[in-house]
This record gives sequence, structure tokens and C-alpha cells, in this order.
Amino acid sequence: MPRVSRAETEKNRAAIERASSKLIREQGLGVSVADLMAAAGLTHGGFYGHFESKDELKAIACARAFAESVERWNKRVATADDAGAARSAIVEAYLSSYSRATPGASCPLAALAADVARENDGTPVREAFNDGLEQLVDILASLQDPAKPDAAAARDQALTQLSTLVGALMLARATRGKPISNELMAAAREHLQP
Amino acid sequence: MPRVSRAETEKNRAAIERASSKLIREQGLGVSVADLMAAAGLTHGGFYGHFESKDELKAIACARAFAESVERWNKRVATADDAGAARSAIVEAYLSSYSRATPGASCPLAALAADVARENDGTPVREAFNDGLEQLVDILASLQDPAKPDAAAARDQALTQLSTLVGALMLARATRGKPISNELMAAAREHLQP
DNA sequence: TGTACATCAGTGAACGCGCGTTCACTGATGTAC
DNA sequence: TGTACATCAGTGAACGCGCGTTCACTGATGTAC
Repeated sequence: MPRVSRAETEKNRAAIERASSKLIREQGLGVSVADLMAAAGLTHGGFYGHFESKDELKAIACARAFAESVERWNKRVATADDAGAARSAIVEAYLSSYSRATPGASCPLAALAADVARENDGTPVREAFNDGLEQLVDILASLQDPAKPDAAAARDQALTQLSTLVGALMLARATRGKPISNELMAAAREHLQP
Repeated sequence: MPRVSRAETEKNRAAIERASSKLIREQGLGVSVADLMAAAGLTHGGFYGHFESKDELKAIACARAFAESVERWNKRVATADDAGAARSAIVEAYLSSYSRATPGASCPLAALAADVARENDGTPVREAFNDGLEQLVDILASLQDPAKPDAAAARDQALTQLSTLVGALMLARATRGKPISNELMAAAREHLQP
């Protein structure tokens, strides 16, 4: 049933972006155009009516995944009693069984870092990844112990904490089902509690 | 020139394994059989004379990559003055520009964690990854401040340190060329110095 | 030690399949009157 | 408001290509005498 209304077209495009944001985190940037379109309830041929190339969509989907994370983190900050409680809430959610089991709904840093590292320099998805990372770093830096550190120290602390979160989650996913998977998450959670 | 001597055959198999250990870290587990064979100086058709399937080779190459890391780490431990110096040497090498630029010669944890996480449960490469991780954890746990911690605490410290190392290196690779790439490595290096 | 022949490591074409991308086609939508 | 028609979003076949794997073939290696 071709030729769909403009409102329908916009909904379809949004569905492709939403499905892609989830599927690239689950299956990696190599997920096929046909699978992305099918997840949005469409057939593959219509893809190029919405996007110029798969590379363009990868960047859009990556940016969208980060936007979801930023929103989630900001929500936790808004509802927490203080900076320490907010940081704690982020850490607990990040290193949870749910997060390990559902990469499609969790942090794009852990889901996409390896794929992005293998992309060529200057590709759109690399820029999107970098922008998203900076946003998450900024949020985490704003939650460092407000008593002492200057901005540079807060940023360094945030960078290290994020590295620990990302590394622990990725290793926990790679070892899912083994005892060490839970141990990795538990050790990092305890280490990162203020 | 078919039918090669037995010694030659063994050398060829070793060359395939060596090339695979490097290439899976550079390009991921999705690297093609033809590329692996070409890197060993052979054509793709001979692959199944050496291995039953690509899955088998993935596990062998993964195990080999870990063996190289274990050997490198043990060498650093052997030549260091004490545990703290050994740990420091490992951290400095792990989070170096060289390590970031040459994944094919560096830690399989950072190179393969995401790919392994997307493999099905129970595949040979998952087992190889898990075994390799345990070995690196054991080495790092043996280098914790010998003054205090019990074995469990030393293991937890090692797990967290490894998470930080892996996360920082992966994020630094994904952002290579950006200022934050160096910042990530520097912040983690400083955090992990004893 | 030398000869005759069976073995088998490596080659390269071929298999079915899935990839990103293109395109002729369809028919409901949106527009012009 | 109603009719006539141009537009164009989505379909599905097709493109060239690369994938993992198979297989007939080759000819030097290894073995039997």
C-alpha cells in the first residue's frame, strides 16, 4: 500500500530511528538495513527515501541512543537528594543485571565503543559518539564531591569513573552466565560508591 | 604448488593462528576467512584442512591472544622491583599511545569484549575469553598491596582495575584523534598508580 | 640407495546466502481547478 | 465541495559483491619395496 500520508511518513521515519537506536546497540553497527526496516514494520527498499546511506543512519541512531542516556541520567539527577545520591543511582542502574541483559536499552558507550573504534576517522558516527561521550562526562563531572575538586579534577574523576563503568559492563556482558560476570559488576559498584 | 612437507604444513598452521590472533583483535571476530588465510600467505580453500570451522579458529585465535598478554604481563612482573612497580608497568603499557594504536598487538579484553558479548552462549570463543580473563585477573590480583588485603579483596581490586583499564582503552580508541582520548588514558593512568 | 606409486596440503572455481544500494512500479495522497 | 490528475512513500525484484563452506584437481611429499 504505497503513498502514505505525510503524518504517516514522519511516523515511519521516527520508527526507523527508534528501532535503529535499539538494534545497533544490540547487534552492533553491522546490523543490516533490511533488519532495521523490518523492526520498524517496513521493507528494505524504502530506506533510501528516508536516509542518504546506512552511514548517515548509523550516526543518527547513535546520537539518539546517547540522547536517551542523557535524558535518563538527568532524570536521576533531578530526583536524587544530592550529587552523591545521584551518582550512586547512576552507578547502580549502570551496573545492574537489567543493564547487562538489555544492551538495546542501555548505555551506547558500552554497546558501541568497539564498533566505533573500527570505523574510519571522520565518519559521522564517530562524531556522534564523541559528542555523546562528552555529554555523559559533563553530567558525571557535575556530580563529583562538591567540597573540593576544581573543574579539571572533577572531569578527570568523571573520566575514570566512566571508564570503570564501561569496562565492567562490557566484561560482564562478555562473561554473562559465569561467576566472574557478577563479581565484575559488584566490585565496580562498591568501588564507585561515594 | 600443492602437497607441502609436514614441517611446512605445521608452519602454515602456526602462521594462520598467528595472523588470526592479530587480525581478530584489529578487525573483530567478523574478519573473513579469506583475509585470515591471505595474511598467512595462503588461499582460502586450504582453511578447512587445518580447522573444522571458523568458530573453532576464533576460539584458538582468542586463546592465543590471551596467551601473548599473559606472557607479556608475566615478563613485566619478573623484571619489576616489587608488586607495585609491576602493576605500574602494566598500567603504563596498557594505557599507552602504542597500545591504543595497535589493537592487533594489545589486550584481547579491549579488542574482543564487545564481539564476544554478542556471540551465542556456550560458543568456544566465549570459553576462551573467560579463561583468558581469569588468567589476567589472577596476575593483577597477585600484585595488590601485599600489606593488607585478603585474597577476596585483592581479587575485587584486580577486577575493578581491569575494568578501568579496559574501559579507558576502548573509549580512547573510539575517540582517537580527539582531546578526550588522551584525557581518558591519562586520568585512568593516574588513578591506577599505587 | 633407487624406483613406483599412493597420499594429501594447498589451489581456485563454485555453492547458496545476505549485504548495501538501485529502480520500475503501484496506488493512495495532496493539489489544482 | 467535488472532480481530475500529478506526486511520491513504500514495495519487491534485481545489481554486484563478499561471506563461510565444499570440492575436483594438482603435483610434490612420504612410503613401500
